[in-house]
Amino acid sequence: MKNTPLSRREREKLQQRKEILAAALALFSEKGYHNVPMQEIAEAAEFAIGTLYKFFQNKEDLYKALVMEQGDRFEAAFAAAIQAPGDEIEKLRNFVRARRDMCRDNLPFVRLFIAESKGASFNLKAGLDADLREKIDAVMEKLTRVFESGMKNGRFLKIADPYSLAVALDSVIDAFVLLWVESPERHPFPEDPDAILDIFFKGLLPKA
Amino acid sequence: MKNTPLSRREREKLQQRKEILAAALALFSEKGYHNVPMQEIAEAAEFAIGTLYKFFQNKEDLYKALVMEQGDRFEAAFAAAIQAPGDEIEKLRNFVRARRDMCRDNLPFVRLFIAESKGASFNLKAGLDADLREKIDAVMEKLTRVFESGMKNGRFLKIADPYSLAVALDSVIDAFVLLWVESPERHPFPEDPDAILDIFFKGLLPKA
DNA sequence: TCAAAAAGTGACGATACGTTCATAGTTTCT
DNA sequence: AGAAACTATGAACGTATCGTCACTTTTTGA
Repeated sequence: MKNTPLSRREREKLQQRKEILAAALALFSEKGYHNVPMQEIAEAAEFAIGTLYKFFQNKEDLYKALVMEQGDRFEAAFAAAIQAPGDEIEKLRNFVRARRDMCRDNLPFVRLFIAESKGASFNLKAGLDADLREKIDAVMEKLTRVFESGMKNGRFLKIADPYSLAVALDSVIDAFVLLWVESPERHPFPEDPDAILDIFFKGLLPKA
Repeated sequence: MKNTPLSRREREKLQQRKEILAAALALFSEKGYHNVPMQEIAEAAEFAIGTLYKFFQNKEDLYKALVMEQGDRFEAAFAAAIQAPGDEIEKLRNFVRARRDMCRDNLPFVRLFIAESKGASFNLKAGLDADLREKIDAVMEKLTRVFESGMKNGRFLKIADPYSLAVALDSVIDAFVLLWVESPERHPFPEDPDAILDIFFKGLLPKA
């Protein structure tokens, strides 16, 4: 954890690394891991193949670095949203907004992320999966606690256990993101977070 | 649509085809499309490679046949559940139950199906994706109509538009299925459909 | 300025996999 | 029984792509 003892060269290399990852992200998100040869990434990043192997041990390593680093950004953004000051309802709103904003600004990665976090876990070796899961679980954990404390202080009714609610909310947001990714005009992501949250806040059945 | 003018040989071939697809399903669901060579499928099905190519034009064709035929079964089961007699609430319960049952009895395919229907659309050529989407959309359409009619006849409150509710319910069930697939002991799929439906039926917020 | 070190290059070797097809085996029919 | 028709086989071929490494170019620092 040193502050900034970075030589010019070191900064340059970091920048190059970033550019490789950016090129790779664009390609992977468009065609999928298996349909992008290293050659193509090299060309897109304007490097020779050999150079990529100076930065990453192999193709999988490159992919993993890409997913993990973007995953970190997403986890951080979501965690910050949940932990921002406000009551439980506001925290949930912040979370929905954070999801919307991150998705808006990182569409290419969102496609990869969804593909990666959902079922297709055999796409790649086990390592990635486990590490990524950890990040997702960390966010889920925080969400669970929001529901929990909301129930404790009477702001929420105990209609289901907090973890189930967290999973449910997360999956519903995912679904809306997916709709939006597939056709932004037909299914715009709602501006007002309550458009989604009301599904959970308000009951479908008239009270007995 | 002839009845049963099937020669013995024809029945045999159909059976062989089924066995190839079964072997392929087991392998694909475990390792993913790209990590299963035709050779391996052939061995598992106890045929020579060349024989597989008598049944399917190529690997992708085999995979597509597999996914589509299983997809048909799932679509039929879900459609039947939704359209079984009963009020809207019962229809939703039937749908949740159908999902649970199909998943219980077809775990290997469920993994594939989730991977395929969610983001990883670049796993394969466009054709599959579109055809599978159609089936999913058909079910979604039916679900939407359940919410719609429930709102019309006052059984449901209009807390969100019917399509959004259909998408939301579907994604929540998906999420629970995923949890269950990953660790059946830690996250058993709830026996009582209302354990899931209550998230939608009951409101999280105390009525104002 | 120049030599040593670092960085960048891309043709090439190795491997893995999809698909073909000439051949061998089996069934059917006369 | 024997020939014709049909079916199954798997070695071999072509292609694609990963990752290496001997070499060239650039940078560094004395």
